[in-house]
Amino acid sequence: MSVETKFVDVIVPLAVPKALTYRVPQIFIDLVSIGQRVVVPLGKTKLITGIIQNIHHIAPTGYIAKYVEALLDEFPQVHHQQLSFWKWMANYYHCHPGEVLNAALPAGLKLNSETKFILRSEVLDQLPELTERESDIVDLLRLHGQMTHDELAKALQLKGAHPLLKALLSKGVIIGEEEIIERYKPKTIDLVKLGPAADSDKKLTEVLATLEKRNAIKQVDLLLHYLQLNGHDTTAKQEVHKAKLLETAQCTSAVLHAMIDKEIFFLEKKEIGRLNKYLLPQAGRPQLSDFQTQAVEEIKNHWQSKPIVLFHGVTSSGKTEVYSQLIRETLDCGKQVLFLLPEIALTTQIIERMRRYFGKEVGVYHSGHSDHERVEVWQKVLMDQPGECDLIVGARSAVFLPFQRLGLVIVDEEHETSYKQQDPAPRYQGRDTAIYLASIFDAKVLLGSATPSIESYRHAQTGKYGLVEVTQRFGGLQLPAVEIIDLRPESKSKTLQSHFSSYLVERMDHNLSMGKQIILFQNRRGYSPIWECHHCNWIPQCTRCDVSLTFHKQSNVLKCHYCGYTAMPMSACGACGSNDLRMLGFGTEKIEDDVKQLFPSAHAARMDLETTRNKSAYQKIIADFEAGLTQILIGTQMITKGLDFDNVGLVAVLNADKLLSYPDFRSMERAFQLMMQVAGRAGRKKEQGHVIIQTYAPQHWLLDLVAKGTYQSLYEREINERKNYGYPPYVRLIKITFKHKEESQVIKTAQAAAQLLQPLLHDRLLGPITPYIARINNFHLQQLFIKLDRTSHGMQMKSKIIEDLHLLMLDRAHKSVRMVVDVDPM
DNA sequence: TTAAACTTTTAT
DNA sequence: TAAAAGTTTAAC
Repeated sequence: MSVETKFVDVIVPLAVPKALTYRVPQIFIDLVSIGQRVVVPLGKTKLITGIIQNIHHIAPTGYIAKYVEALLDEFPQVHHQQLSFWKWMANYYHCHPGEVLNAALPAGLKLNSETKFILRSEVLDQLPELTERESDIVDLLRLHGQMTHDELAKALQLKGAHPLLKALLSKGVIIGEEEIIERYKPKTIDLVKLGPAADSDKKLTEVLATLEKRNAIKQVDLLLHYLQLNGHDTTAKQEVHKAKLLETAQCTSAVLHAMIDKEIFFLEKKEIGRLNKYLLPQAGRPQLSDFQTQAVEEIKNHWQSKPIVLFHGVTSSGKTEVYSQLIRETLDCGKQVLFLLPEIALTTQIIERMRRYFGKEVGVYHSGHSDHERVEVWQKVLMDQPGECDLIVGARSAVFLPFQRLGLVIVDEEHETSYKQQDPAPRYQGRDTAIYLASIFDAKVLLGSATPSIESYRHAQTGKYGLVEVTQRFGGLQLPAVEIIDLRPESKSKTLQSHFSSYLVERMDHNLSMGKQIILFQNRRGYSPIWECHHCNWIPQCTRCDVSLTFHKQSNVLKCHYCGYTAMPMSACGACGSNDLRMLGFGTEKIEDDVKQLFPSAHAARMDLETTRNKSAYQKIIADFEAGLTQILIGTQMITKGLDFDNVGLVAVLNADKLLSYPDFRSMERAFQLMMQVAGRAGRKKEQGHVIIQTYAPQHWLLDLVAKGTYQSLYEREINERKNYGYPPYVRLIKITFKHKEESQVIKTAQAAAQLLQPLLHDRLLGPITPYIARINNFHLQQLFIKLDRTSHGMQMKSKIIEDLHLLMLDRAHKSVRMVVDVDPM
């Protein structure tokens, strides 16, 4: 045994600026290693789980290190590659290591301590003076032994019992005990086995005879069914599941338990994985077309010299098959593959395809799965048995999985803004972090998109990334014909039927009569249904945020999308008292109503946040549309992601205008991407699809580009703008947001910050700006935008600026103003 | 994040 | 003047 003193630096899942140092007790000295989870005391009362980041012999100065309380793992839960990835992320996105830890570990691996209160036996005979409530607690604890705060509060029907517990603690009647709760439990099933009363043929015969004599029909029946299931053998190794047995014997568990009491049976728990239920019948991967084979070859060629390749393929060019081929080849080399998708694309078809192609090799990791399932995928990757979970299909959080031999990272739909985490910290970009992750492993990266982000395409243009472009749709399919429809004439002559031009109605009619399906797209942004007073134009506002409340028909409430505040729809105007309130704007609900009026015989379904709150509802809408049960699908952004339908003849964007007027330097890029994605849903098999875009601004240059489908022109236009006005990819953008309850205070602080940075940045500083939504949850907001070089000098500047700002915030003049740093905001 | 320590407001 | 409510700070 060693006699040295060891210290460990532990990352705790809190917003503390660095790892905390603890002393390792002798018993753990030879057991600790980097990446293990430990329980450590924090503050005066808490125990908390953290991860060992570092082991050393240097006693800290200035304080006395506390001892590690417990060592949870025999083996590390993360490898050094993950730790260095975390470190990079905390540094690049300017957040605390604990915040990265929080994002990285599935909740099941993070242990929470919860105080359990118990009575002190020493004082039970001579309790001090207690109030009525206090003695209620003592009674409850006598009954239950130990209880948490929440359990006590619930039992007493109180909102909080803290003052009472505090009093009892100080009177010495109770003590609090910290207990670490492990939340992940492996799933088990009960197996039924023969007990000592029936474990031989002879005993079995006797038992049967006895039961028959007693006329225990049910029990005899159960025993016979059991024997049938396990193959008529007392020693049979065939497993009999309790649920299965009860079901086949049509019998209740009471009968079984009676027999367990007689020792005829006993139960045994067996651990089973949760992932097997996803196994699908295997299917061979389809033969690649010439174009696809060529793309695979080109990609691999680029990889000889450049680790990152951008794969620009029009919608329906068969990207998935190209991915599959490259995945297969990487897996065959004994490497792992990470396949990232935007979250909303993950509930659907592409996963099923991957499961059919790769079976047990696939692990799916995203928020749609229960946390238990996520822990199982994590453990599978950690244990690293070749052939199991070597291919991870997941959302951005999958970058944190404990890979060790990553060979390929694919980021599909790489332009998607949903790769960026908005809140809470770390505000990381899934695509960008995946690229860094790949560099740790020397892995190849493939970015795929039909409409690449300007940033990625620029890298491809400058030669930093390899570029492979496929302009052919799979099977020689034609690109859809796009038509721009001017809404103004019909609007002027008041012949517009709700939001449907007569041309659109006519084409919808035509498609329906041909047995074709239709997709109607309505951008959510700016088209939420709101109430407005017809007299004075008053609109109900959120009391905590500077936004209008939106009307939700299904639940009949007015709701704030920012803070969740809800109010009942009012019958009178809040300003003038008029009763003439009308619905303004049109959400998908309104469109659904209109469609039912215009096409009463067609089946329409609506897909948006409201109707797809649970997974099965979402899948039913998709399945019904695929099966042709619905002819018209109305939806927001989510219908554009990762869905392929065979029979869609017409896709319509009901109003493109809000897309074109959004005040953001990326608005044109996004509008183009969105409309191209929507358009890509049209046309399959042999026929050309048809896309109608309705607008009040038909002359807009972007619509012209969408109609022509020319990404190149968009890129050239945009890249020039970015260069002229100094936006990404030419600079690295940092957004600083200040928040405070008092508007005057937040303005004062933002101005002080701007003044501080002005001499350093000059025209590379924008703001203070009052954001479009100036108040959220009663916090007033002010923003600064900082533009830095995309060089190491820029990175140094970034650190210095943020350091300076943190110093400024320590000043009494800015106390209680909160500052949020967002690197590469989207 | 959490809870103790500290400060300010409110009710008696 | 004490209790309640709100705010700040440190955590190894």
